[in-house]
Amino acid sequence: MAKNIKSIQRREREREELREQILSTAMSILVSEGYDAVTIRRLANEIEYTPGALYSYFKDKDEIVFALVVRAAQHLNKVFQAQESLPNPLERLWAIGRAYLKFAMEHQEYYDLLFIMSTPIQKISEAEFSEGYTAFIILRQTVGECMEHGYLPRADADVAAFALWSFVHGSVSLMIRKRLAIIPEEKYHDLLEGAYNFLMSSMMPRHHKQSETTLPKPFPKLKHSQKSKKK
Amino acid sequence: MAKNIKSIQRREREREELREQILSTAMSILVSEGYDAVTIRRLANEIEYTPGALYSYFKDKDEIVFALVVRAAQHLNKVFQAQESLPNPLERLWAIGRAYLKFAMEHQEYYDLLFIMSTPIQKISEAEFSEGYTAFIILRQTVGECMEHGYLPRADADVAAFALWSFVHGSVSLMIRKRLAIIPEEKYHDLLEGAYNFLMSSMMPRHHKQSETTLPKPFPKLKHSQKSKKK
DNA sequence: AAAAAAATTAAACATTGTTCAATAAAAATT
DNA sequence: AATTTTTATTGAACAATGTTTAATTTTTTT
Repeated sequence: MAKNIKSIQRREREREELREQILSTAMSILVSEGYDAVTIRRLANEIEYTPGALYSYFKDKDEIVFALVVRAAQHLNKVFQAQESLPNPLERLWAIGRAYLKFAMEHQEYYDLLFIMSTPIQKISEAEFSEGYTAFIILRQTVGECMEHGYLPRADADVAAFALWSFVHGSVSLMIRKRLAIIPEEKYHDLLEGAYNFLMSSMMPRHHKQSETTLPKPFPKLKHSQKSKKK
Repeated sequence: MAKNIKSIQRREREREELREQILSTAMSILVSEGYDAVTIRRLANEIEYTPGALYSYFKDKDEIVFALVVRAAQHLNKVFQAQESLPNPLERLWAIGRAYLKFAMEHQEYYDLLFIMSTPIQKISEAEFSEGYTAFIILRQTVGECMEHGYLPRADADVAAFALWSFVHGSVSLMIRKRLAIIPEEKYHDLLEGAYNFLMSSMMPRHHKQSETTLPKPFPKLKHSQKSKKK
């Protein structure tokens, strides 16, 4: 008898399910216990297989982590796309920035993975990673429209988008990686809020600030602050 | 006979010398081969001791790494202090920002250690780390003076300094941690230069740009880009 | 010269990610 | 239905990491 297609399909489906289970387990551990807890043996335990088994589902750990990065990126993209309905580009720019800050502070582990950690970086540059560009493209588009409307000085859209991205990324990076010991932690929320308004208003002096209801207040407590080996 | 003070002094001096040798070796490996190459066994090899011996000079690896962080901070502080002679606060602000970018791109390993990596973070928050504040204090002071002269909108100096720091930190972080795959690498220098001018000029529209001779061009090649386990 | 103190080593431990021959399970073939 | 082939999984090992500790060597003091 020739190959049983039904069997093959079922096998592939089951493989896909296990792959998914590995990833969702990894996501769950990442969020609840931090990156250092996401270990091959730990994952194997949780899915009730042996460590070696994972290697028939993923080439190596980086491939697992990269899959998490993709998910984090998709998450962020949804957040960004939700702002695209705003017709006024200036409003949209403010909203995008706030959404970015909110995403970063509410999902610090994803954010870290996505924009700070170096582990899965080879893949990011090598493999196609279109998910990683979506948010930037939306930002650049919005920045361009702001220029057309005179809300921002005319300049290369890549450059201006990079400048604004750098600012929000810098803010949350310094917080997530705890480089603000000089400032008392209870001021962090006002600091982020204040810096955002200050910089954005300074750049666009003609135009009023947006409502301030978007940012979560207070920020979620920073978790697993003990020993982290993230580089 | 009572304790031989000369001997004790010599011993302490020799201990201090070996400590210093460990740190300078670590610095050298860090710069030439990247953080992942800075390993206890590697250090032991280079100073021709056994791995365990290092533990009578440093409590653990974090203590070594933290010592490197302190040195990196001192390096940055010197760079900042060199700008303090500029009498005009606006000029000083521009100069400080450029010096920061230059430091980051010319000493990416130090920068990473100082502001991105999470390894020695416990110490940074726990121990006194006055070296870590100096640069920020200079920035804040300059920002304050800029406000007094009307170069910047009046606001909380902490907030404004944090905003500007966030921007430059974000820029170099995205580069160092390679999150700009969407942009061709040969544009990086212009991107950094352009974003800096764009943002700074936008915030201070009345005032002209500074000379552009400070930033190195082109940036040093990114090293050891293979597999890095930095988190 | 002997005793005490300090420094260093050697060897182990626990934890990582990873590989691979052996085995078990499932599917295809006769 | 029994056998062969293919696939999946295990178990055990490997190399590399940081770290600890008893034993040993070296240095200092008595």
